[in-house]
Amino acid sequence: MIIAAARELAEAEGWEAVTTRRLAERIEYSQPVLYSHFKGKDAIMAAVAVEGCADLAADLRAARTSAPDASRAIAEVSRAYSAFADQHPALYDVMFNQAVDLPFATPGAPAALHAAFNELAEAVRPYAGDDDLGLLTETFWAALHGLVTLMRGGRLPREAHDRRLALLLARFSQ
Amino acid sequence: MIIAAARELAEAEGWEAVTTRRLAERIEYSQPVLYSHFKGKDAIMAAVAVEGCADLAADLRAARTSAPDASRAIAEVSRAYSAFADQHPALYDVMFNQAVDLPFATPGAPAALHAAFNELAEAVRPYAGDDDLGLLTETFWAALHGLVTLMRGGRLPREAHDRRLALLLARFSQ
DNA sequence: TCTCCGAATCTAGCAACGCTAGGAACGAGT
DNA sequence: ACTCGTTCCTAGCGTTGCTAGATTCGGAGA
Repeated sequence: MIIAAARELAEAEGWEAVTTRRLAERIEYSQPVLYSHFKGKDAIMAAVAVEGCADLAADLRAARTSAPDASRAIAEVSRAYSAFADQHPALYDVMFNQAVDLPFATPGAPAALHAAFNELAEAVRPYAGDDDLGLLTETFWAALHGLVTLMRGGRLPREAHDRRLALLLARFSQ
Repeated sequence: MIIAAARELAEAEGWEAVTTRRLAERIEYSQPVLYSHFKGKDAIMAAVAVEGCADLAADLRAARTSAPDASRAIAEVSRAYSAFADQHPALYDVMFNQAVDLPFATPGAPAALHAAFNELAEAVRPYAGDDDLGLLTETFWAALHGLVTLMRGGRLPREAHDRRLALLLARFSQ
């Protein structure tokens, strides 16, 4: 319930609006109750991030499995990734931008995170050739991540996003 | 002087340690003096970011002009970019990660920013082919940015960075 | 039925944050 | 000598994440 409230508040007004006081008010408890369920604000954000990973994984899977061929699959997965970041900026932020202490590139990482990564990997697989699939997927993921974060931070013009994505896909799924 | 102090403090202890009080103490003035020179903390951070852009541009230029051919140039520029992010994490953060209100993808952007982008563009140019150089450079930049930010956030294992970079270069400078 | 204990919750407060209002000190110009 | 504008500081506002101590309340044992 705390997680759901935090997520709603963050998606509606951004993480800077998610204060422990507002969150407590939202769940109709007092502030210290939050600290009896979570170690601190960071832990709450981490929990929201894990939820977000599951959602992202589901989106990516839907995009991949409904594509008719490998070329469309990687394109649709990329589009779905961008769309997720675009439609849930606060969620994306806490998942991949902000510093929350979640184990990531280790076996201890949350299952939802592995699931999302695996969807990317499956989309990339047909184009891996002799390259290491894991590393190539990481690289492709990083490129997607760079595109969406720079765009959201105002560092890249929004209107050319599709064309940049096309260039990336051309280089990665030639 | 304020800018230099802010940069030192940020590079030494990260931006969360840069408070207006500590900054005032560092420059041996009182807090309100900061606000007579800058509109607020964000403006100070933006000024530091502009300084950082100039430094980055210089690093990239040195890397590019000292390379013997196009292939080595783009590789060295990428390496220099990674190294800059690695050696000046706080600086990199305020330049490309945190939300400071600097004009970016517009004519009004600081000259240093254009300079840094142009260095990337010159390195990418030999591989642009029929593609739009600006868009391709943006895409390549985004990929670099994604790699370094995900790595610094602990989302990608550090030790494989060189191999990921090699994969990226293989795809962008085939 | 009465008493006690532990869990859950609240009120109140701490230190630190960004930022600002109001006044004191000081040099330049008349 | 007097005024004025600049420069600076003290003090304080509202907010933040987080915590200590008191309080309430339900179930178990005598």
